[in-house]
Amino acid sequence: MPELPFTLDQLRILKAIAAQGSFKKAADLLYVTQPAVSLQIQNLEKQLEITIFDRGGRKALLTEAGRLLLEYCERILNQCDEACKAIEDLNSLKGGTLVIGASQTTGTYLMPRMIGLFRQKYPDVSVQLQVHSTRRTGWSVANGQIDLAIIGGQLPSDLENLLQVIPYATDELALVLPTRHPLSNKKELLKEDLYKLNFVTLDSQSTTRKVVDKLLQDSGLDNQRLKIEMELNSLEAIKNAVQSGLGASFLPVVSIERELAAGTIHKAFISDLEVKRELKLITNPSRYTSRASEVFKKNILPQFASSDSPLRQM
Amino acid sequence: MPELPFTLDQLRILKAIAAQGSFKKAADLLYVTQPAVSLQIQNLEKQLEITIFDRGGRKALLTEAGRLLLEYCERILNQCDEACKAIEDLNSLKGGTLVIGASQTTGTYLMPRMIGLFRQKYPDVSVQLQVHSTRRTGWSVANGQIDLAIIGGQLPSDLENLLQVIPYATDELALVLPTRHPLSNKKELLKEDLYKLNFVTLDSQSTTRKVVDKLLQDSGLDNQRLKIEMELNSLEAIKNAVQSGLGASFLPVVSIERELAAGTIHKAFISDLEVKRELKLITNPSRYTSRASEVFKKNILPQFASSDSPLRQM
DNA sequence: TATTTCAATAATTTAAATATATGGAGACTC
DNA sequence: GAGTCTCCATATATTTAAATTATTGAAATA
Repeated sequence: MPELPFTLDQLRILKAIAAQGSFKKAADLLYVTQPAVSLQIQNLEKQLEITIFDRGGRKALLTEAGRLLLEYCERILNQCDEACKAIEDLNSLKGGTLVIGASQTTGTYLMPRMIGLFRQKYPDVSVQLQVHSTRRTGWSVANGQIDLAIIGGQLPSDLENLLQVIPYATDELALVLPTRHPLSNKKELLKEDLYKLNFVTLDSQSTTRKVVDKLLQDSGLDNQRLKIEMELNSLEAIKNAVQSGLGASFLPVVSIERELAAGTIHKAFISDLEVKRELKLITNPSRYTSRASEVFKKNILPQFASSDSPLRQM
Repeated sequence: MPELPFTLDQLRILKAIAAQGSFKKAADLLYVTQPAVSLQIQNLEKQLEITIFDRGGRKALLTEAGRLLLEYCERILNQCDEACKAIEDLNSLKGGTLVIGASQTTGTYLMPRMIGLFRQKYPDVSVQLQVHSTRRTGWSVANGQIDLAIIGGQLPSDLENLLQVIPYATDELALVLPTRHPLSNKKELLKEDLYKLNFVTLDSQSTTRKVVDKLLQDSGLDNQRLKIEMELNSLEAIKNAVQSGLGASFLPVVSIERELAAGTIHKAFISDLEVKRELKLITNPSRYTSRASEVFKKNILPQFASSDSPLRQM
């Protein structure tokens, strides 16, 4: 790796002299003394083995080599200025990219609204949303590919204590039925009633599916006795299946707001069962936090967080 | 004028770390100690108010701001390298421009050959030939627009002692006649014979014309008695006029070599008159001398100089 | 000729960058 | 899981570089 034969300060001085036509004026412009200017130019000339200025005449004139160097000098200094501007923009959130991770559910129904709000406030920061499994999202946060993420499942334990996990909101997984289903008339169901239903579920790899299975099991139900009509890998597909009368399902309430309002799907109430999961914000405390990420966490997330989330207090 | 928030050394270090993925390896690469690298990056981060590297993981990873800065960093360092190369080329005569001044005569008949020789040796140095009057050429040398020049006339006295004037060669101004002219049969002419001729001359502003007039006058001739058939402003035009039998003229021998060889023009010999002028090299000793100019003066000019020129001894 | 201006030089001070030495945190080994 | 290794941060000391003040010399101005 070659030594650098000049410094930016020298180039700055060169430019100033060329512009002012005088060592002294350049010195005044740069708020240094004249000898400092003289010495720096002498060093520059020594190191490059060229003569840069013609000191003979009334004003300091550039030699051919000097003109050549000045050309590069201006380009280099311009690049430097540009770099500074770009960095400033990044600091003032006028640039940069925020990478957010999310699960299927939050990524589809929650994040778009949050991102919309963020982009409204900081239109110059581009936002990238990566929808992946809980596990993969966790790893991406761990190695810095994702700035922050909201997950609804359980992280592998090794990641759990590597990352900062903040409770963010409670996501109710509602039992939904076709509107014409016999049980949709009953005001309250009991968990025993679940055995009477045909279920349309997410595939067994899905985090949401695992969460639901675990919650049902924990509440004393026998998952083996639950009838699974079909497994689909998309919430939208399940919603359509339920609306078409193909079966029941546990779905995040955030995903069925529109359908409930339109009355095309029925949300049942089970008096002796609550299927809820914690949505959690995960970040990597041992990694650099971008300004955009900070702002998102401090200003945007709390507006969507449940009242008991620590995010509200921050 | 804004302060520069970083130095080239810092950028060099940044680049090295990014490439090596490690502070230590970067330090080794740059032949400095590891703390030096750490401190410089810390300074850089402080001054730009950003975090550049994520030191958490196994290897030092760039943050978003770091990546942004690196982009500019590489561009800036590339420009620096380019600048160095350009300067080196200039130093080793692989670039640059040599500006040569000349009068009509030398510019037309002498310089092309010299420049040809120079370009053969240094094909990467471009040469610019400026043909102007002696006076204008002198001023251009004085203020540095021309590196060196060869003139055949007399400089204004103020320029004379400002510039370095080196006798270069003697240029004979030969009396030329149409081949069918009655006097072209005589072996020798006397200056009295000039009164019998019709002359085709350069215009009276021309340096060569002035020189000839002065020499004739100094030799005792009465210029008023010389018949001037026409005045033209180009040597080539005069040559054609003479060849066409329109009259006689004094022309530099270098300009009629071809015609003499072809026998299309006659050079007369005047036994009691020598019309010769000194060609002089002029340079500006108080100005920067480019390497190209040096080489031209030391290596090219002597090959064309007369044996008694100081250039031969240099 | 005297005066002013500009750049170079010398000597000193100040500041900055580097090196040496050391400590702590995480990763790899056995 | 204790020991070792590696890597980066920090503290102090040293060296190096750059700036300042003061002075000189040269050229331009009056």
